[in-house]
Amino acid sequence: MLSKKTKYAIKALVLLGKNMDQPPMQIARIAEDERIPKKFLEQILLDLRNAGYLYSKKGAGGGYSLNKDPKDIFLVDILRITDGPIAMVPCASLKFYHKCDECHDEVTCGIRKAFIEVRDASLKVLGETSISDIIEKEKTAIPSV
Amino acid sequence: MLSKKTKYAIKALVLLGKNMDQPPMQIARIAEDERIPKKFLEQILLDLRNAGYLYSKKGAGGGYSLNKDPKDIFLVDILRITDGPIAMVPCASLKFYHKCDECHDEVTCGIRKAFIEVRDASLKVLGETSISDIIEKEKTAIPSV
DNA sequence: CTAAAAGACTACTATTTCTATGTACTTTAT
DNA sequence: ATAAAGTACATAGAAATAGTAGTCTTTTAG
Repeated sequence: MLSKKTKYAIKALVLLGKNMDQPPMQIARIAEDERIPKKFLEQILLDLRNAGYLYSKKGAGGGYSLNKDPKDIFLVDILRITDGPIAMVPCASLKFYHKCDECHDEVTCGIRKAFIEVRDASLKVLGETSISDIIEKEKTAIPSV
Repeated sequence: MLSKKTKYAIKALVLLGKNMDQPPMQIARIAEDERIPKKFLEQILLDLRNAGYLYSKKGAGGGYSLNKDPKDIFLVDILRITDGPIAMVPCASLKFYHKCDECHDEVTCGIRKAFIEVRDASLKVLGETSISDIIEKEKTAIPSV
């Protein structure tokens, strides 16, 4: 399961992505619109800003806006900032690799091999889906046959 | 990330799968072989037994053994017993569905749609990989080119 | 030049989940 | 009868998650 932090991060990015042309949006506004605790959101936006995905402006009339094209912000990037590894076992992680404590022999470990396949499957979708794609998906409701 | 519980569960199942022909194996033995805290493993094996995947026998000469063909025990089954949902958001879960608190409209939610795709990708691998497959994978080490 | 708006930063607290352990009980083989 | 093993339930400790509070800094408007 995603942490709430990550879910909130995605929500904020999607909202900002829909407002690309507008002036920066305030934390308070984002928090209200997306029903996210304001002070918690504050931290999250900071992380995204420090990672280069958001631009922020202080003072009156300030706020947050996207610092990249929503087509260039992928789910995998966000998840790695806010949740860390994509893989389900540390030894199968690309960016957050570390050995499993109890492992006898990582090289032959069948569990590891299986979860590398799982990782690659998730990674494919997460790495191909951008904020822009998510915005597009919102436009088409699930068809009621 | 998988919980340790799930990782231990898979390890135990793989070990028991390798010993299909032998008499039941004791918790203490499994714990030692796989470096799993014994009392913790006890609970885990119980869960797997109650879910029908293991057979247990009390008393002297007792222990645990697989109750199914290792070809018929899939990772997805184990994960659902010990970790619960496969999906990364509750609203995208098949077996553990529930609405996201903060969600405005689930039907159009683009985040949900994206994570349904992620779920399906993971599910494909997890649903196709059996304990038997994992045992097979152990036999072939990663080739050293 | 001051006040207000807004984000930045640091620290703390609360809650939940995960991991593990302890104690007592039941079943079974010898 | 006794010892070997699993069963059941309760609890504790640790770690991660979620959220809050307070103070500082920057910027704009008047």
